[in-house]
Amino acid sequence: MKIRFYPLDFKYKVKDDDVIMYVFAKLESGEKVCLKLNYEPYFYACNIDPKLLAKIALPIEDKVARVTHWEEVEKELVGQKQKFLKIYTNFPKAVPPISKELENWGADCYEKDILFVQRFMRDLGLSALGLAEAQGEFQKDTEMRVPVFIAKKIKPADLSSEQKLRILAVDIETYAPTHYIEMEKNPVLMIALSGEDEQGKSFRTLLTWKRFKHDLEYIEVVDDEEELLKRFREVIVDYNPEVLFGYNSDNFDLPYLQIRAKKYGLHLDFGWDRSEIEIRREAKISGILHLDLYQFIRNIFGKNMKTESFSLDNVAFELLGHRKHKADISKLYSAWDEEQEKLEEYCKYNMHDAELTLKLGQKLFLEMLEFARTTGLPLFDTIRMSFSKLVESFIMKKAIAAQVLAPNKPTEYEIERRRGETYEGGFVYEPKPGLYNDIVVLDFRSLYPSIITAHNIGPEGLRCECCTEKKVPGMEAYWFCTREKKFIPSLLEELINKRAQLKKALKTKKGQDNRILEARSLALKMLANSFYGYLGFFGARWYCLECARSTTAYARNYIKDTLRKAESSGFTVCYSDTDSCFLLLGEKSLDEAMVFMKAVNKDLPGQMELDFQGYYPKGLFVGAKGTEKGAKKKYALLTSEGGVKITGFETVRRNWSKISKEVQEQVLHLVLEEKTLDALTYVQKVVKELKAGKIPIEKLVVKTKITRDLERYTSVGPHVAVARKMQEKGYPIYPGMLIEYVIVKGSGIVRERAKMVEEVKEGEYDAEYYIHHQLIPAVSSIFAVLGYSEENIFSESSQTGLGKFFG
DNA sequence: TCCCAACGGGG
DNA sequence: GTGTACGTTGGGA
Repeated sequence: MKIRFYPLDFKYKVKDDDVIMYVFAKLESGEKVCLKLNYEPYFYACNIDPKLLAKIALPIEDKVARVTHWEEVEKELVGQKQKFLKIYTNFPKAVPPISKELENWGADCYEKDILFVQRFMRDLGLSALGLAEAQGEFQKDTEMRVPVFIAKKIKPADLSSEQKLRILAVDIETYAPTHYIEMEKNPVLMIALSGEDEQGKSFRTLLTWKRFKHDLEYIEVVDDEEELLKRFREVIVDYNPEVLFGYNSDNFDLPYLQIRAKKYGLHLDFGWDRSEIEIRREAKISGILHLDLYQFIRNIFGKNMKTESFSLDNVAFELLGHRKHKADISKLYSAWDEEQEKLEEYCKYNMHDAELTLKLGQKLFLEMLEFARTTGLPLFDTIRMSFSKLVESFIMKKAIAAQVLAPNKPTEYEIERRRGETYEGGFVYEPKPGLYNDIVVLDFRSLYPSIITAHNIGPEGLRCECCTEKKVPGMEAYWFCTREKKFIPSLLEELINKRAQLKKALKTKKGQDNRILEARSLALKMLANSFYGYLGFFGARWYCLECARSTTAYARNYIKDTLRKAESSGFTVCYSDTDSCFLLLGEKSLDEAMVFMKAVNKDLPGQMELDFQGYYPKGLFVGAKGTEKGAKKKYALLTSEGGVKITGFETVRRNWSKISKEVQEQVLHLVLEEKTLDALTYVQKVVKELKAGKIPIEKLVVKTKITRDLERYTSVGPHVAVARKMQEKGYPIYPGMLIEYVIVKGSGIVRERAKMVEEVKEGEYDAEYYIHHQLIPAVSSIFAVLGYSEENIFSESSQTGLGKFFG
């Protein structure tokens, strides 16, 4: 019979002489199914006499690794077509020792370290939650929690629709008297579960093992930790989720639960095949797709975010607009022991974390899925990958159809060599410090990707014999084939074109639910933007430093060429960084700038394009500290709407007080609006208020992170001094905590005058400190551009006549 | 200055 | 599991 299904996850088992792939899936009807299919492991080799293969018998564990059969195939390796032996082995783990043995005999072996499940998916063309069909029969199997289908053949099916899934998020709270997490020692106190079924019905349960007064309908109390874990297992088995979300659950929640269960001899065996949670570097449950959102965000999606920390609080705030429930988690242990009336708050905290995790999972699910589909790997693996692996997986998926063999991973020695190789990056024009009028910013859209595709940059076409005349600018030894499109650049071109099509489709479908297309577009964009970095990444299989070098060399050439053209067309260049040109209009009009842009575009090859990025009536470029030179990557622009775009000014550093950020921003605003005198007056007003003690303490708070235990600090900064005082007063202090403090008046060095915020009386702060360490550094470079020195602005003996403000 | 270990997230 | 992240930071040598 034939079934149609959506694969969720995969694993394989070796039974006697069979290698069986398990596909955990959902049937079109919504029922669960586990498909079993035999699949053979293999790798490729050349420079070996096939007669030798039959003799191989290497003992591994309790088995003997053998070659079962082999065939001759033609494949392309870095542009060279060649014959290889495709060598099949009797089980997956036999591949590494056998290939090593062949290498000892002088053979070259390839694709000998491809994870078996990934190999299977790619070869069959399956994709995560993409409809597939199988021929075979259902089989009686009491070992499994779900029906088993013995498949003879599996292949992808055409039509695929969005599948509703039964999802669950988990979060635990534990007994933690110190900052150190000791899973063996301290019990789990609460487990919050928040889920949603296929019909959109929500599910909430919080399990705990202490009785206390509360009004929360979702709390279920058991007798002790052992009962808690038993009940947890029951709830999961009953609810039967397809996807389990967690936040750092690979390294915290699931290992914690597993370790505690082991202590009582309990088995958290909720896998479809009744297997337990497998804790390795990640936590895997057979059949239940465990997605640790922290992994996806840290590895992949975070590249697209502003937050500097990937704590649940920050991430939820940026993506969902909600923060965590406020509660001091470091006191949960004492509340548990002594103040049970406080436990209700901790239950709310726990449940809220689980709910945030569920919402994050729902918000990011399509993105995760699109990355998995583009790379052709299981969702479980995809979200835990770094970008280089993602790019590589995409290339390897495409390699199958192109009959391309993956080059080997670099050896340790080769990695060391590659790490030593450096090259020149983008061109940055050193700006002349000053305030400029009428700036037009043009930038190359996706500069590096478009250069790679336009010039066929890839390892296969490097120094090809047929087209030696077109050298990379400034790189006489580098040239790329112009005759035929090569593998790597053609993949990138495909990504870019697909995304362009998607964008077009999105435009015509405005107002509809386009979340899938948008997620796909994001995945394509992020992958395309990573190709250049991948080619220069030391760990890459398709590493090609010449390619990375050539890409930036072309980029420098194009940008300099554009700047030259701009100058000869009557514009003045005021700044440029990698892919952008800042041009002063002078006597010219905006229209003329557009004409110039179009003229440049006419000469650009392939997908390269210069875009209009914006027009700015004013722009400020400051000098680099302690030099005559202009600072690179540091400027402020005034938009036509009156807004200010700030780049590179350190307004967001947290060890700057609010007042210095505020003053810097305001000064930039005023200066850009040509109200320099107002800016001066404003600064002087703030100085006066500071001196008069009128600035609210809240704006003077400086925040610094504690990075280790307090006794381990050799140099005691103000934040450490304050943290020590706090500790003496009984505040819990642990690494990672942000210490907030204010510098107050008095004698002695700064750290002796650093105080906890709540202890600072109004007007007690040290105005001089804030003027010299916060205000001056924030604005001096700005005023310097306009010809005012620090003394001019701040000193009482100033000749500008403004000193009177400081009396 | 170099090298190695720890960290991130989680309680 | 056809396996061992990764880039940064800070202490100690």
